[in-house]
Amino acid sequence: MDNKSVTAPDFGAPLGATNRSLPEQICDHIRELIIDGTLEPGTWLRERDLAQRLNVSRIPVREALPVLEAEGFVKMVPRRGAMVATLTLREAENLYDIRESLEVLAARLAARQAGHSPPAALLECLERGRAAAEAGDAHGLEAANAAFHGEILKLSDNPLLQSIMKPIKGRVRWLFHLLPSRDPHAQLVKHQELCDAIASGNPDLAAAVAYAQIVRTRESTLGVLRTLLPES
Amino acid sequence: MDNKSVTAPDFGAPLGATNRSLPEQICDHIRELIIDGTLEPGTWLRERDLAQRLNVSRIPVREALPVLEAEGFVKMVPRRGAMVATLTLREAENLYDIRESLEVLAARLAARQAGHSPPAALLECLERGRAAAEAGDAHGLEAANAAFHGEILKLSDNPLLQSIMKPIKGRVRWLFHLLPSRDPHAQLVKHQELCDAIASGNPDLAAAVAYAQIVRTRESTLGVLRTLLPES
DNA sequence: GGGGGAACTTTGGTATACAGTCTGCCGACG
DNA sequence: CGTCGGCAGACTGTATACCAAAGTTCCCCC
Repeated sequence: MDNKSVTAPDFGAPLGATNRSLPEQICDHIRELIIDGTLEPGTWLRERDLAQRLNVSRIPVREALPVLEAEGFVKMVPRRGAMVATLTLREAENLYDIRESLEVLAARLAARQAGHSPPAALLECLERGRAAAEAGDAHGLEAANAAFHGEILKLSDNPLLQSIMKPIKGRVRWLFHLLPSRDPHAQLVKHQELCDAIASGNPDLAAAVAYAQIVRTRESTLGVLRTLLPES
Repeated sequence: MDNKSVTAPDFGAPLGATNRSLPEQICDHIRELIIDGTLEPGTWLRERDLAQRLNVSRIPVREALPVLEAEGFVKMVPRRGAMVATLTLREAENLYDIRESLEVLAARLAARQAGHSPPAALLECLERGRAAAEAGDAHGLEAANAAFHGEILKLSDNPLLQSIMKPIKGRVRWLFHLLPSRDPHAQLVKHQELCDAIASGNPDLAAAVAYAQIVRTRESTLGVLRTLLPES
């Protein structure tokens, strides 16, 4: 595994697209279709159908579906197959309970680490978000926001936390896609605030800011969702 | 039938017929072998080998291994297969960071629910643990403790939290199997304390008690592990 | 009109085959 | 003596074909 080269040159992109396994690609593809609403809740996902459509065999599909179930996007019924899951109000509340714990933890750990290395990547995401917001690029803003939270996670330096948060973030995106688009400016202000708290290197402060922000969006978000989602 | 492998760990009975799905059984089986140390870190798990040993085909094995990877028991290397993961001190610390968040959340939610229905199941687990401890039945005590935490989770009434905690609990068990056996009486006292706090119906109290307990065991546990595990 | 059952559909699981790729070894060449 | 190149083996990744069990649908017969 040692890199014998004295100077470690930039080897460029890590062969991204071609290297990813088929099940992984299938999984990502279907997940996006679910999140953006193309596949509506209740839709049956049949292995042979998917395999044919995606031009692969059943095996990779069979491996992708359980992953999506573990992430909560799909519900598998024994001997019936997989159905696109239905988000309920109860689940949205459960999701917020988890976020109130884990995103606060992420902010706390990130602040702890930020003392050693100032979070330049965070500022960069913030800047990208600002640019996208001014350009009215909703998609770009969402990407920048996702990158921002991803950077916090990366900064927290806890791979286990990252792996747990991955499906959570997917479900949060799914939820937000149901909502009318939110105020870009308010999001930027919030992220700026959180970024500052983390950069301060004070874990308790960062945690408090993160907590306050999630509680605040929880109230407004669930208020809207109450009119959109089934109770349970 | 011919097993030429030089080192051949005992894989036990060949998967009795139950109603649970084959991948699930395989997953549980291998997980137990890893947790109890039969399969040592670094061991290669080859699909064909496992399939032959467990008397199933490759497909269910292929579906079980990614689950074990997601749970952190196994590391999959592309085109090489799966290797039993190595617990590191870093990972143990990461695990405790997560537990400090999520088990506290579980206790808080359980206390919130306990107001409506008194946690009889918790008391019953406690009693079972006490009986096992007096009988000197270490295995029974561990089962009772696991059941106790399972009941808290069930009480918290958040399926998402339960699904997240499942792999965490597995890893905690793995960790504890590396340690010299702990004082049964101290465990019982701790659980009694937590049970009381939850039964009080005061979420903040339950959370505080849970937090204090985890921090306390964190210190002692990591202290021992520092002498047993590789740094990272 | 309702009940029973046959045909169809779909997953769960098995067996087999083949290509790509990683490893390890061995031998040749500088 | 060391290093490079190639060869062989091993193992996964994926495809294909097949069978059994179970659920669904729908039609026929009472």
